[in-house]
Amino acid sequence: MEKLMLIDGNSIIYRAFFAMPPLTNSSGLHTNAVYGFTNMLLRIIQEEKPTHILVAFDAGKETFRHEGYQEYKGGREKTPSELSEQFPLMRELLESFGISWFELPGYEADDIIGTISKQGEESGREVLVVTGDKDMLQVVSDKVTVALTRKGISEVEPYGPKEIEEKYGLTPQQIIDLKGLMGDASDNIPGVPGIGEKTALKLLHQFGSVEEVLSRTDELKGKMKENLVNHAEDARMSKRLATIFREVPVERTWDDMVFNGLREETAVPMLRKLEFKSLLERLDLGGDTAGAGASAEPEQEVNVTIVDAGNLPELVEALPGIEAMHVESAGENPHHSTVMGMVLSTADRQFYISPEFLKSGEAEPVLAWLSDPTIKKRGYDLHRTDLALHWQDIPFAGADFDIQLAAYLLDPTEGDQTLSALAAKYGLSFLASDEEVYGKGAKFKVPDEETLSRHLARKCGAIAKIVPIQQAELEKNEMNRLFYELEMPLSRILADMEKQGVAVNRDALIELGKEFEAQINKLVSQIYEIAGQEFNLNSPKQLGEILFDKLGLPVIKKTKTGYSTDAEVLEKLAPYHEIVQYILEYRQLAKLQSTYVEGLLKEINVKTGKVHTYFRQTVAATGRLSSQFPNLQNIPIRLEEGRKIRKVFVPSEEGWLILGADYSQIELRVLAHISDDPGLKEAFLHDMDIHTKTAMDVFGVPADQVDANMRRSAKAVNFGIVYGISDYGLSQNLNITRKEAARFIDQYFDAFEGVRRYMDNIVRDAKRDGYVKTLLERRRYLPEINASNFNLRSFAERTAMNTPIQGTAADIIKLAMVLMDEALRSRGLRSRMLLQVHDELVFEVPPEELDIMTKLVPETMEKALDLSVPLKAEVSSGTNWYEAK
DNA sequence: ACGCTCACG
DNA sequence: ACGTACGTGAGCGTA
Repeated sequence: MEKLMLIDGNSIIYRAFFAMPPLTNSSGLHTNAVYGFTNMLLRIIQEEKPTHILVAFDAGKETFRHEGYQEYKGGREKTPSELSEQFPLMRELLESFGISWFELPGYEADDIIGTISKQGEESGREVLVVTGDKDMLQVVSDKVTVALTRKGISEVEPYGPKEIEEKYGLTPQQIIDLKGLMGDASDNIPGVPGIGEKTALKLLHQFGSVEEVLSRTDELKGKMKENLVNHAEDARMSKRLATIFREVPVERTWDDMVFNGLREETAVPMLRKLEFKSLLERLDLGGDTAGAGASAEPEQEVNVTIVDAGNLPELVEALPGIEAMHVESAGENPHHSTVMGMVLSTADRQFYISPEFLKSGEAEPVLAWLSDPTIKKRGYDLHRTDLALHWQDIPFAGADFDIQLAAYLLDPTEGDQTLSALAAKYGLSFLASDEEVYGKGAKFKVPDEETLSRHLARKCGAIAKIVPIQQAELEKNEMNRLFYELEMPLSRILADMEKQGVAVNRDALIELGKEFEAQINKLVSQIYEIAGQEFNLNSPKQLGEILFDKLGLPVIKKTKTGYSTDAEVLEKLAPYHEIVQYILEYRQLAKLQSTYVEGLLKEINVKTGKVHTYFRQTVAATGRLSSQFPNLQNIPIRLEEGRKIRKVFVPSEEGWLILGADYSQIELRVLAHISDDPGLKEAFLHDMDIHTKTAMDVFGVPADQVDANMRRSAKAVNFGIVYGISDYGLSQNLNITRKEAARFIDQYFDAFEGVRRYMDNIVRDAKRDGYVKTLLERRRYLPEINASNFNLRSFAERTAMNTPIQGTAADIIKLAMVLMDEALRSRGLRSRMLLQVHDELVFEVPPEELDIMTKLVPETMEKALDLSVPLKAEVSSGTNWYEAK
């Protein structure tokens, strides 16, 4: 027997919040309401053993009820931030449990539950509604039971028609009439003055309904009659407001709500994150106590054909109708990944193509389909797909919609971007996680072809379902241009850059390593000598013991685990003891040796002799790229010893050159534009030295009186402004007192009023909207912007100030990359774009193209986006990356 | 797996 | 009073 449990999420989480004592995890996150909710959820699952579950939430402030009555729910206390910050957590937790949830703007949780319970009973299923709200009793029937919470949320009391009759002497439908007469203070529903529960019940027992009472007021007398006559309209409206709407356009199917027991793989990490230790123990996860009744395999409908030479014609015939594709590849580094299989999905069936078949020579039609740029492909992480196929010599083109990339734009801070998390987020039927199917780490194992093909078919089906949902969301957020004209095209460009790779002079790198090694050895012996013993210099713990316990140096700073020995501390200790300087030099060289010499050597591809980084397009919250395997965005430059590393990055063809071009002060130029500050704009319109100009305005002196120290301070203030300034942060950076830093900041804002206004406005807007945006409509949500915890809130405020600046700069260089790619193609140039380092692009160019590229690259970068101040890019070239400075 | 340290913009 | 500058990734030691 199927049994559906519908939970009023808002009602339960509110009651849990007020019933539970305050509770936070170690990172200060409030968790008491989530804890209370989870506790009751698990208990009721255990008791009731539902086969289907859905949790409904209210969405947004305005509902259809406000259209007729603006005061609906008026006068309510604002939800405390300690509670509102728990809503996203609750949804995340439900997803991790494999429990479906739903909300829809304009409707309340009540209405969603009313609708689904009606559908449930109409199809003959048993329905249990869990809520703290008595109104819900109106949906009770033979098939629908309402469990009302008692004593906070620790107990529930089930109500069927019989219980309602016993307690009130009413039918479920009459509950609406009851509220029509007595009203509801908490929802600001007026009812009729002077009529409370007792009187209302008496009237209903006599007349049966609000309408009947109102039409027969002549049978009544006294004050009560007067009130009913005068407030007849209030009574009718109250009844309307109290009536649960049971025709909500709910986008959840019966299959979406299937509950197959707690999904331990995701539930356990989530419970750990929340630090719900007692729940973890009580559940005895590993046993089946939490799984309640259902333990059947979650089987989403798939109709998968394993493609072979025999049935290939079926696939060929289906190719025009392919809605989604998925290439499964194993391994973190997409340049060294193994293709496990591929699935193509039409509306009603899937085709699984094994790697063997794909490479067999018989798969020609599939290869033609994959490489045809005019055939639009929809998939998940098509960037990775492109690379995985490339290294199998299979060309790929025509990426049109990448759901991972879309998910990133819709919420760049969402940590779990796995396909199963996305499917859960969109409430699709259960999709097993890769970890469940393959295991992880050493236990990773490719399952049999039947299991694998079905898993991939489900993935592919999920992709096809997610695409239209995301299309609507992108449209709603005005992100179409950002997605289709910037990020999707960029994804292909990045893949091209990565495939191209950067040539590394291996011998020169080894040579450099030998130099470093000699210096390191010398330093190590000197340090051991001075310390009077040998120890592991790489261990902060052992180093701390030597410095502070043995040598008795003063402790400047502590970490969670002991003494801090970072460079900042060591700088301060240097005057006390000669060993410190050696340690600083050792640290510097050891870093170069392990990360850049040894690390880079390991990454040189044996086939190409190059390093092929992987630019991640969906991780940085601000819209920047990141670079991995190896990270080529943090190659040393600030200190000469490290900068030498750049000499080993060379052109891949004889006689070619490396050309680099970087934006000058792009973030401050963006700030000048978005703040519309006259002083800042003027500085850039005249292409002044921005730090000197800042010093002039902050210190109120002419240019010739700005000394090096003033300029240094001004530079630090400019950095601080971009980061979302705080006096503490600036004081740390400049090594001055907080008071002095605060004075600098005041003076800065006095000089640049427009910037002050921007900072105030952006924080205000973020508090109102819950997110901030870049010029190209890239969003970042800031759930903690209204937190009552000072630290969390302050951090969110600085992020609100910084993200539009850093993010717009990221938008701009991405635009420049798309334009540059097009310019190289249209002009038939052989030069190649190799790297992006946030404000810099690196190319390799044949000598005969040096002149044109020296003009073309900065011109293209400067025209990427039209701001109220000019963009400026500076270009240089040389025989290697070091020389291109 | 996590913290510390440090490389970059 | 609160105690952090914004955004990343890699290597190492320790648990």
